[in-house]
Amino acid sequence: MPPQRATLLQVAQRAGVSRSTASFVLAGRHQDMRISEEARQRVLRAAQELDYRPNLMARSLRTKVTKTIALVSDTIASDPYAGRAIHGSLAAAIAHGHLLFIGETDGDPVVEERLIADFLDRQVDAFIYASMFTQYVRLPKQLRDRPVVLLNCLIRAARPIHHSIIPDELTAARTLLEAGHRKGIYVVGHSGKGVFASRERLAGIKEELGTAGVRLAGVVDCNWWPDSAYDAVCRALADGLAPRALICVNDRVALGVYQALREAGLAIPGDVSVISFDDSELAAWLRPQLTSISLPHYELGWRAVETLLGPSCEPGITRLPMPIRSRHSVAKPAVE
Amino acid sequence: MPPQRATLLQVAQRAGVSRSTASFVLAGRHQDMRISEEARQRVLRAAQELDYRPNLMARSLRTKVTKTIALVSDTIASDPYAGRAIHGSLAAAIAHGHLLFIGETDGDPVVEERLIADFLDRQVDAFIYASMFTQYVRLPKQLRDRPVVLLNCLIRAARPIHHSIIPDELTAARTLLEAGHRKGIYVVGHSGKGVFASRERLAGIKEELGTAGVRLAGVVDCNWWPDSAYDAVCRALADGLAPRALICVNDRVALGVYQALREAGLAIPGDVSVISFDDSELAAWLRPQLTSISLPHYELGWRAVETLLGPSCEPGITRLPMPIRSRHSVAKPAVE
DNA sequence: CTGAAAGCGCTTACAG
DNA sequence: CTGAAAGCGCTTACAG
Repeated sequence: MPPQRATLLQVAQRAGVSRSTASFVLAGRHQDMRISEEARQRVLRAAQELDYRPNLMARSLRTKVTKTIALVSDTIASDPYAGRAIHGSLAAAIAHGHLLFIGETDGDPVVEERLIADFLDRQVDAFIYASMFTQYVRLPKQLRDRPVVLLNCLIRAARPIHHSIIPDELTAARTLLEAGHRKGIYVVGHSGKGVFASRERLAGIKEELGTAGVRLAGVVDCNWWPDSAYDAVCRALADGLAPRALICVNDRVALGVYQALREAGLAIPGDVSVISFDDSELAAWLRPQLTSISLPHYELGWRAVETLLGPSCEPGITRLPMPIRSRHSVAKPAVE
Repeated sequence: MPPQRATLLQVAQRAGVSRSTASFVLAGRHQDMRISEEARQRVLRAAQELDYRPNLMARSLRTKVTKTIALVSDTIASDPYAGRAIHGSLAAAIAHGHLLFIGETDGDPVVEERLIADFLDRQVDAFIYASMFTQYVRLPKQLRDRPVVLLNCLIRAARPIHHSIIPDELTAARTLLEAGHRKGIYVVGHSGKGVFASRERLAGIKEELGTAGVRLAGVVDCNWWPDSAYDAVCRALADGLAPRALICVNDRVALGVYQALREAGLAIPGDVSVISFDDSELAAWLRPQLTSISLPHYELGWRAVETLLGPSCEPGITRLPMPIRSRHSVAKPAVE
C-alpha cells in the first residue's frame, strides 16, 4: 500500500499550532497574518519532516479552483503531427502549475457533450477547444460563459467573444513573393466548402498576394491525394495552363503535382516553383526536395493554454507564423 | 458566468427528504436502504428538474477514489505515431468512467518526480508508465506500491511485480519464415546496448527463428538512419555478404538498404527480401513498396488502461501482435 | 423506512 | 499574534 500522506492537522500538531496558523504559513501568508517567526519555523520544519503535501482535492473543494484544465479535441491525439499540440499544451499547463485533462470526441457531438460534462463534474477551471484542421466551429453550449481558448479553430461571430490561436496562412504566398514571383501563381487543392482549412488557406494566400498587388492566377481543383492532384494538373496543363508557381495544399498533393509536371516536361523549380504544406517526411524524399510549410502545432498548443491561463485573456485572434522548411523546389522565376 | 450547479442538498430539499436519502437513491442503493418508491421518485424527479450532477471532487474527498488515472511518459505525445497510445488510453479510460491526466517527462528524472508528485497531490488512483521505445526502465520510487501498468516498457526483476504491455516482436521473423526463408537472414540495425528496442527486437527475431530451427545469419551494424544503413550494407556486400533476407529495424534504415542493394545489382525481392518496422509513409513511397511492421500503439494504450482498471491486474507481460502491412518487398527465396 | 451527524482535508472570515 | 469554527459537497455508519 502507498505511504500515508500527512495531513495539515498533523503538521499543525507537530508544530504545536492550530490548523489555521499552519495553513497560513504554508500559504506564505505569514506577513499579513503576522505569524511569529518562531511559529513559522516550527511549521515549516514539521511540514518538512512529515513530507507534507497538501491534498489538492480538499483545497479545491474549498477554494473552487482546481488548477486543472481540459483540452477537448476532435481527433488531435491520433494525428501524426497534431499530437505536438498536446505536448505544447502540456508544457504550458505545467509551467502554470496546472494539470491537463485530454479528451477526444472523434467529431461526435454526443460524445463531446458527455465528455465536457465529465470534465465539468471534475470541476475543471477552463477549456481548450481544439480542432485537427483549421476550421470554423460551433462552441458547445456547455462551454458558453466559461473560460475557453480555441486552438486551431474559429467561431463565426459579429464581434469575437473568445480567443483563437490559429496558424498564419500567409507564409506560402509571402515566400513566393519574396522569390520574385508575381504572375502565374496557382493553388492546387480542393476549394470546396467542406474543407475549411483549405478555405482559410486560400483566403490567406489571396490576401497576402493582394497586399502586394498580385492576383492569384487560379485554383486547380482536386482533393488532398496524389492521384487526384496528378489528374487535375495533367488536365489543366493539357488545357493550356502555364503556371510559374504552384501552391499545393499538402505534400501528398505536391507528389501528384511533381509527377504531372515531370511528364509535361516542366522542370522544378526551373520552369515551375512548387511550394507545399505539412513538411511531412515525404517532402525530403521527393526530388528536388520540396519546400514545405508546417503547422506550428507545438506552439499553437503552448500559446493556447498560455493565453487561457495568462493575465488577460481578451477575445481576438492570434496568428502564429508557420515554419517554412526551405528546400529546393522554389526559385526565382525566369525572366519572360 | 457559468450556470450555478445544483447541490445534493438542494435536490433533497426539493424532494422533501434528507441528504442521506437523496444520496442513496442517486447512488442506486435504494434497495439495500429500502427507500420508499415514492420518495425515490421524488428524488429522481428533483434531480432531473435541477439538472443535478454530483460534484466529483467532493465525492472523491469523501470516498478516497477519484476515478482519474495518470499517464506519465517520456515523450509519447511528441512522436508522430506514438500519440495513438494516448488515444487508445483515453478511449479505455472513458469506457471505464475514468478521466486521464497526461504528463511528459522528456526523460528527465527531476521533471518526472515533480510530475508524479503533482499527480499524487491530485489523488489520482493509478498510473500508466509509458515509454516511447520498447525498453527496460526503472520504476520511480513514488510509484512503488501503487497500481501501475507499464506501457511499452519492462522492469527487470526476478519475479515480475507489475504488468507490462509490449509489442510482440516475433512478427518479422515469422513473416519471413512463412515466406519460406531459412537461411541468409540478417538484421540491419544497431545492436548496441543503448537502444533497448533493438535489443528486444533482435531477441524476438532470434527466438522466433530459433523455434523454427533457423539461425540468424548475422547482424549488420548501423544506426537508425538511411546513410548509416547504406554505408554499412555496401561495406558488408563488398566483404562478400550474400543475404537472402534483410530485416531492417525501421523504414529509414530500409531506405538505405534499398539503395545499397540496388547499386549492388541485387533485386528486391527477387534476390533479397526486405522487411522493416514502423510502417511509416515512406514504406509506401519506396519501390518496390516496402512490407513493414508497425507498433500497435493504439492497442497498447487501450490494453494498458484496460488491464489497469480491469478486474484483476496480475503481474506479468502481455505481448500484443504487431500489425504487418504486406507490400511487395518480400518473396519466396529462389531455390538454390 | 428515514434523518441527524460525523468526517474527508483543506481555507478563511471572525473573534480575541 | 493565534485559535475555534464554519463550510466547500459529498458519503456512510448509526440510531431510531
